[in-house]
Amino acid sequence: MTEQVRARETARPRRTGVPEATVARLPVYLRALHVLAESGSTTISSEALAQLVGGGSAKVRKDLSHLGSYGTRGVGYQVEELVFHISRELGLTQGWAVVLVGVGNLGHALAGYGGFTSRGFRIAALLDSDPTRVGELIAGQRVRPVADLDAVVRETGVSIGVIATPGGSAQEVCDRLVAAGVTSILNFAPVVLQVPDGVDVRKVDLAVELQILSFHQNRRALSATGLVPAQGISA
Amino acid sequence: MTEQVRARETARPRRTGVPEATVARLPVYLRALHVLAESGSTTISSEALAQLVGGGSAKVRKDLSHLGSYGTRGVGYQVEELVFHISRELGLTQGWAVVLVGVGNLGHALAGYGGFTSRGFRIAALLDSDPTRVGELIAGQRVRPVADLDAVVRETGVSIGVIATPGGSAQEVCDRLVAAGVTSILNFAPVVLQVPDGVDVRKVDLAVELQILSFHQNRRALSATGLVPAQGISA
DNA sequence: GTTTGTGAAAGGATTCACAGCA
DNA sequence: TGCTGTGAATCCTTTCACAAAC
Repeated sequence: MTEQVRARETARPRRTGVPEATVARLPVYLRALHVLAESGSTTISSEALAQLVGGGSAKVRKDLSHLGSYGTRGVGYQVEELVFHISRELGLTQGWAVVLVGVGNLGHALAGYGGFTSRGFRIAALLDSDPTRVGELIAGQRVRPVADLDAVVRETGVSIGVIATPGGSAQEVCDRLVAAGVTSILNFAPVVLQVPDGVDVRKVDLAVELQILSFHQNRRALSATGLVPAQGISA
Repeated sequence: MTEQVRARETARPRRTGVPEATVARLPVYLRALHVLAESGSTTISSEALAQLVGGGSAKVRKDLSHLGSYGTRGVGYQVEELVFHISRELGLTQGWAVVLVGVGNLGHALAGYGGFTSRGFRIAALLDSDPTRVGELIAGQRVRPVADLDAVVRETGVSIGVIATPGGSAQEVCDRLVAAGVTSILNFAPVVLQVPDGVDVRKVDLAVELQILSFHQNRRALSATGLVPAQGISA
């Protein structure tokens, strides 16, 4: 193992860890860079990129510096080069297989969402517990019964599971995914999933975001009436 | 104005600002507390609540302390009381009117999502630019043309706009919302919106979360092969 | 002149640990 | 005894500011 690490380290100076806050922004940079590439731009400065994603240029530079030293002083960054390095850092070149459980409205939206496949994710299967939905054709995939979950995971080498079921069945689906060997789960159901150590869960809660917005809207309304001191707005 | 502040301040000791990280967790606490209330629990300790939402008890206590001192030492917190205080802090008692633009699959999912209405949001209107979708009945609401946007906002006192359109039309819809007077926007389209100062935008990007998951999955795969040092997993 | 890469400083958030109260 | 509320310490993130490189 030691020589493998050594070999990598001499090939390119690898940092041990990219900060979590940076990881969360890399996909945003990536999308902006894809747009730039399509529009024909070949280079971009940290200042211009910051403008596109909303933030400061110093933050952009520090973020990108965690991937390596891929900029040119006085010039900026090569768009294509950055796309490559960010994609690799995010593991998007791996072509992960994803299984999506629950094809209600949200599941439909996710299955048809170009952002998944265009970033190298391969939807290996769509599953649903509702027999009336099984067999339906969505985005070129036929919906299979959840009973197939185990088989699907083993057959297709799925590493990421997406849960878009109602809250009530999410934990059960999660348990089955974990039992089948899935170690990364993206959860859209409005529950906090309990998972064993070694399983990574991320949650997207549509209502949470609206409530955060409500907080700020409320603050603004209150400060307008003078009930609380005015606060800055993260516009 | 001064006496209003005074009156409020003596009624309950108001802190000037709740940290952003805390605000982001309040909706999560709120959901857990609603579940607890339904199951008949009347009190909950910070330790037990931490268990439910995933986190440490000290964090829970510090978060709740920003709302005021509503716990009882040796006992815990009153579930109903916490629900009330968190709801008020988040402005959920205001009954905000929300306008949803774009009723594709995602828009359908959002319109039918119970988490919105059950938290006090009122969907004032559904809008879509596609004439074939206008007139459709979704969750008891008839879809109206985007041309009505201005009228809808003015008539119904909308304060929050939700954008669930394709990326291409999101900025235009955003501009129209802002022009009509909307100051809070929840954006599901995969673009960074440009807004004037004083407008609050929050973004939910379905693909971003998947890419963050991919990063960790990739890290795990690499560390298994010894190419990079092992990293902890935020399970 | 322009723009990167990065130490240093500043600002937040989390965790620790315990005094204080029921 | 049990649990909250909170200063103090620690850790993480952002911002500043400037030397080095083009």
